[in-house]
Amino acid sequence: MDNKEKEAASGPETTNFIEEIIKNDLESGKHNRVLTRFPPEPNGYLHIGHCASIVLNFGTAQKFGGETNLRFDDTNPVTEETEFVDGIIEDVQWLGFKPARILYASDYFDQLFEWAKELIRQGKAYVDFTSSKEVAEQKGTPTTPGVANQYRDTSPEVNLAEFEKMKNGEYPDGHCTLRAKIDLASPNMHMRDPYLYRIIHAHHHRTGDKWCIYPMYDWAHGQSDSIEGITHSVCTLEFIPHRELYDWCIETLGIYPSKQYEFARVNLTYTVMSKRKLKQLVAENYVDGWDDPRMPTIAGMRRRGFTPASLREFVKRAGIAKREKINDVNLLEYCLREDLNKTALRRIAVLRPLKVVITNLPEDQTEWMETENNPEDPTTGKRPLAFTRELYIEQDDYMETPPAGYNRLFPGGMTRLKSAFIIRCDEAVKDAEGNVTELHCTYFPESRSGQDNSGIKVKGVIHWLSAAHAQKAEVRLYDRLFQVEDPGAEEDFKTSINPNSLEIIKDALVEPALLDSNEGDRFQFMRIGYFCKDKYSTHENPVFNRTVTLKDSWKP
RNA sequence: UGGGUUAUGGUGUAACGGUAGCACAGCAGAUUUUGGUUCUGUUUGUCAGGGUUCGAAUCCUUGUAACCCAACCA
Repeated sequence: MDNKEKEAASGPETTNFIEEIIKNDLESGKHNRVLTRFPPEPNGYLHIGHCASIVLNFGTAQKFGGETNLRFDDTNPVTEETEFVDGIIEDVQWLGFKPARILYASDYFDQLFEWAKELIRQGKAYVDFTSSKEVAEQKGTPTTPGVANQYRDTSPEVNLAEFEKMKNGEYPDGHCTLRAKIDLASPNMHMRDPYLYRIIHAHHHRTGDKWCIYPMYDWAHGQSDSIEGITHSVCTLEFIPHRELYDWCIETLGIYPSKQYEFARVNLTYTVMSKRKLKQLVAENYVDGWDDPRMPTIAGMRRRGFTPASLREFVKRAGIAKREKINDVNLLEYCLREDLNKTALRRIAVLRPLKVVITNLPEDQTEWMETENNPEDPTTGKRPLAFTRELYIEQDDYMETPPAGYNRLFPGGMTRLKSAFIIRCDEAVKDAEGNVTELHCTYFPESRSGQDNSGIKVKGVIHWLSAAHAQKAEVRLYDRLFQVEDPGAEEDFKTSINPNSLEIIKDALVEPALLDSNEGDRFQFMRIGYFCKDKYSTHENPVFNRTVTLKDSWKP
């Protein structure tokens, strides 16, 4: 099979510099296996940016026959919670990936503590009682070297004893820290005697009250990778300056040399991705929680109606590289529609109903029609539709004075009702204010869908519902949460929030088949968009979230 | 103004000294009982200057711009 056939079979073959590195490592014999890890901190929910990291780590390992650990970077007990651990595990699985192991950095606290003592014995770490403010000053600036303080030359024996006291809870929070003794003049600020341990008397979600000292990221991450035998440790660009320290810890300890590689995080237009900002949106009630359908969180997108496949495809197409970027949300929506078009069952909903009376159809007559559940997938079969004297159509599908090219109903105009008959609009009934309240139309019995011998040609096709059969439903129309492409770049991102990001339609009408659906079920409402049944649905009041509109190329 | 990283159409991403390609978006058309889908066609690009070379997005050089680093966060 040549390249072209391969592409036709499984989509475009994506490759990136990380895969390139792995491929070379395998070919050169540097590694004979691939083990990656996805290392979230359990202090918030995962978002589409994490999705890129998940797909990169799990997908790439899979591609090379390797595996991936899910490891929680839980070294800061004051911000981390089990609620987030559970949410993250659920999100990873929902995306379609299975961790080889579920691990925690806190699993390694004992080992990390031993290694810290090892460092002290080597004279490469010391307990520092200087205040954080003073330490910051002593570190100097990027252009001026730092200066040592009196604790830098404390003997290993004393340091060992003090470190033990720290661990035993003899000092209050912030009283002292353990610092690596590296290079106060390094141009890399992270090498100027970085903090290794701090005192935090707080309950940890896994280790409880066992510890009152907790390792910093730099002391925990690389060693955790090493302990697990991670071959390729992939993280985002901002960790590039940490790499030197990552390597220093591993080399100094003489342990398995995991290697760190960095890629640019995925950003999306018209949304924010920083955990801090997302948290703020939730805390200040701009949205309905972490899983609000407008949030770029995995939970939010799931509730909105996104499919795991569409998210994976988006990340694949967005690509992996080393430059900062903002991906066009259009690409995400393209991937979504592509998947949903193939899989979502078609249903009829009328969001803003306009009554139509078929004047030449007797009240007691019901014509049964048949319509496809999904024209893209004939195996989904067909379903019946009742055609009766009183119908509802979309208000948008009638215009008193239509512009050129308008294909739908207008006085004297003819249109086909999808899967049913062609009708002609004879009269628009108006109320005292002049609003159109109902349409009187004539149907043409010979134009029955599938066996049309009426000879009438119409361009427009609209959706409709039998008034006697339609059911009430609530429909929530979501739009982008922000009005500018890069709200994160604004002085205050909240000023660019879209005030119309949610419109609730309480009295939409839907076909009866929709009442049997379950939470999370996805549908295409014909000619409108894709919708997903929301968690707030009850049998009496089903709620549907608009996932994304259909593309609409109609221009007057 | 110390160190690090990055510059390819509107957006994102390929091209590894040899025809600047792909996707999304845009535009135009065909098909269509969803103004959807599908299918055609098409506009737009190598950060700038100099150099090496038969040939440079790619190598050298000088600039420019953007981002990251001075948390007891990760």
